[in-house]
Amino acid sequence: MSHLDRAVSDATSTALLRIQEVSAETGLTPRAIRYYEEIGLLAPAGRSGGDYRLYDADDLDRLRFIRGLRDDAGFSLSEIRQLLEDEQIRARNRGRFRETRDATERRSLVLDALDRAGRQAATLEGKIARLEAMLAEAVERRAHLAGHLADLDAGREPGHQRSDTR
Amino acid sequence: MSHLDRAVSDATSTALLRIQEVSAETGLTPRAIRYYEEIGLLAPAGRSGGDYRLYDADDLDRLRFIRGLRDDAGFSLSEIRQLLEDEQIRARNRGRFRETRDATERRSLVLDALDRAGRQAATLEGKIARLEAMLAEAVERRAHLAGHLADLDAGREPGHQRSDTR
DNA sequence: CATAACGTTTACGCAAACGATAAGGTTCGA
DNA sequence: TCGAACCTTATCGTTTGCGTAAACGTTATG
Repeated sequence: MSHLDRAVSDATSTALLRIQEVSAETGLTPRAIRYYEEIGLLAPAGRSGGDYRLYDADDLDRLRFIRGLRDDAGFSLSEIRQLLEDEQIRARNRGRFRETRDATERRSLVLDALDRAGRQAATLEGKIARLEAMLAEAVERRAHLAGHLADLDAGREPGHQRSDTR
Repeated sequence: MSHLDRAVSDATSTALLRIQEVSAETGLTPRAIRYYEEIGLLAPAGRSGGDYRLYDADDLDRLRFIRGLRDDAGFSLSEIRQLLEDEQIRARNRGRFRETRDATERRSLVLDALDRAGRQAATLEGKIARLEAMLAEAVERRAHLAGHLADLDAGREPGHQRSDTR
């Protein structure tokens, strides 16, 4: 073994981070990160000799994904776990698919995947539809107000429009 | 005829409902409805002689709106309260606007409303963007799988496609 | 090698959003 | 007028999603 043995093990920069660095990187608190592990949302890539949690780039992606779902989409952690588990089941099924030659099993695996994808899409579409309705209202209101403002600045009287625009 | 029959009192359909009927109508439990009142999300239209809560059509709309935001959009109740309060502030400001002739005050009222609408729109757009990205993935997956299935049913071999599609 | 900075597990605490009784009053048809 | 079904307030319990110490090991640095 050479004196360079602590160099990067391969070209893909396997930089393992400790929990506080991960915290800074993802915007999640260490407590939250440990909690997510506790409820099975992720497992750190490894542990140090002193049992420190060590995270790799994939873990960071996963945590950022979780945070996005939580903050931006408003999913509960159990919903997020469902999504992540679905993802894993898909991965496993792909593996099983490649390992079998049986046409019937292959078909059922694909059908299962189709079902999952379909239901996920429906769920998301429902959420999106609701949000877009609200957005449309906000945008319309903004446009209406902008017109109003222009009227004011032009010294016009803004009471003559029959549009109530709620 | 049972005592459950609620005769319509007059032509303007002032049908006031009691909490359990509202529950059936909105899908919210009586406990949740009372809780929403407790934290200031709505006030029932009135009370009966025996202090029963009585709800009108507007209350139902409001409750359905709340449920939509909670379930579909994943908003917290405090966020929902913000949205509802914003709505009321807008209503009040419209009143103030009509009551004043002062151009400066009018301008500031419109600017305030514009600001609110803009920030609301931005919030919603962020959520929608995140959800649409996820939806796009699900849809793409579904299409890929459907093609796969067609291959299988046609007896073709589905290993020659170089598209990995994650 | 001392020590500060960081990590570990364990455990209790807390706000949000209700669910589940309890103890009692109201409505209304029979 | 009576009882079943409904309502009221009040209180306690539960789950989720972490915050916050306590008591103790690990790592990096002068």
